[in-house]
Amino acid sequence: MNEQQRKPRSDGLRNRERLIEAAKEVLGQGGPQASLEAVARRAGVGIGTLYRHYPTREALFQAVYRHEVDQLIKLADELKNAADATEALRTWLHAGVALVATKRGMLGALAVVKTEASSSMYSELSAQMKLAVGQLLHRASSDGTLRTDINADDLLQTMYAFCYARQPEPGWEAQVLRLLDIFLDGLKLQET
Amino acid sequence: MNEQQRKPRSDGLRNRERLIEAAKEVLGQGGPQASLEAVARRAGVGIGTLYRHYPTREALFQAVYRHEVDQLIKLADELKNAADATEALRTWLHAGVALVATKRGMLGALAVVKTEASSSMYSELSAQMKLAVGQLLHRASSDGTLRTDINADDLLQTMYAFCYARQPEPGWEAQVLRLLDIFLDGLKLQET
DNA sequence: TTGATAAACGGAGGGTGCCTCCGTATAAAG
DNA sequence: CTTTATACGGAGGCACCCTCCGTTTATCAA
Repeated sequence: MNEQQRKPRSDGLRNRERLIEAAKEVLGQGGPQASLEAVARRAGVGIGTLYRHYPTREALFQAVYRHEVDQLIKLADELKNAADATEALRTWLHAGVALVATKRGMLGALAVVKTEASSSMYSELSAQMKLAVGQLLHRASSDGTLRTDINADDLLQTMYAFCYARQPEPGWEAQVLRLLDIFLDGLKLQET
Repeated sequence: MNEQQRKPRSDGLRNRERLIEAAKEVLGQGGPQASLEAVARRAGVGIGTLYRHYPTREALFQAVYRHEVDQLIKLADELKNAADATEALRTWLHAGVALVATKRGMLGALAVVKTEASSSMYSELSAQMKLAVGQLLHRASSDGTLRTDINADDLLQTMYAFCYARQPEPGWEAQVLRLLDIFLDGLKLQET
């Protein structure tokens, strides 16, 4: 039963990557009903290739979302040892807003379909996000530059709240970043 | 400048009606992205006719919604002189739930697009709903069978809350009616 | 009644997207 | 350099979107 497997083909892997990248852009802009053929075109692959790798729209959404969260986890890891812990936190949150910008398009679709597969994935990824921001927050508050009466959940909630409070207008992203910065300033302890 | 107008053609009026009726069914089932050609087919008219009367998907949605609310207003008027005021209120609220069932599919679309045209219509129709239920409520509470510490807004809010709390599952409508009935029972004053 | 004509009808047509299927190309293994 | 498991791409069939325009028909005036 131990069938020996070939190594996955390099072109296959490459195209998976390209599709995720293209989907992030196209779906981020055009919303959940954007054309999958446009995604394939942007990735420079045939439509058949897209469907082979991601048989359903939903599968593609999930892959994109998971990929984005992975990036954020990685980013948190890189920032773990940054000189300025508060600044690191700010950087990470800004990246988080960008994630929401991508996810924004997909959320509707996920909410409508609401497979138990998708919702379990959603909560799993949420937990990972919380851990990631928790690391950064802990360092920033334990070195005495940040208030200690706020936790990872509070921070993520705040970020989401800002994002969803002002979504429709174009330019909302910059606004949200501004508000988030102000909030972070409020978290800083004054060293008199 | 006082151009004399012909009377609107009877077939035109008839088809408008039919389209609304068909749209209510098709969109109520298939959600906001349902096929407009299916609507035209169901109404037994050509696709061109649909587009002439309702040039955009949004226009059709609005017309359906407005039509539904008009029905509710009319219903409230009919029930105004019913023997049992509380029962009349119950009947009306049940009809209201049916409206939400129709609207459900469209709400998403309206929320996404959010023209100021659509949102102003939305608030206008909300106000009308409030007036309608207000009539019925007033009569039921002033004849001493219902508590007086509840207003029209409370009642509509409650209805919406029940509807949106349990939407996705099939059979939700019956559940909501049951909960609503219980709530109404709670409003009744005991005549000891 | 009977034209005249404004109004409404319907569906063909051109464009796009969905998804499947399968002949062709190619990376990995021997 | 073969062999062969994998992956590729796009044609094809279907549905939908929306527009355009030749045809039909309801209204009105004579």
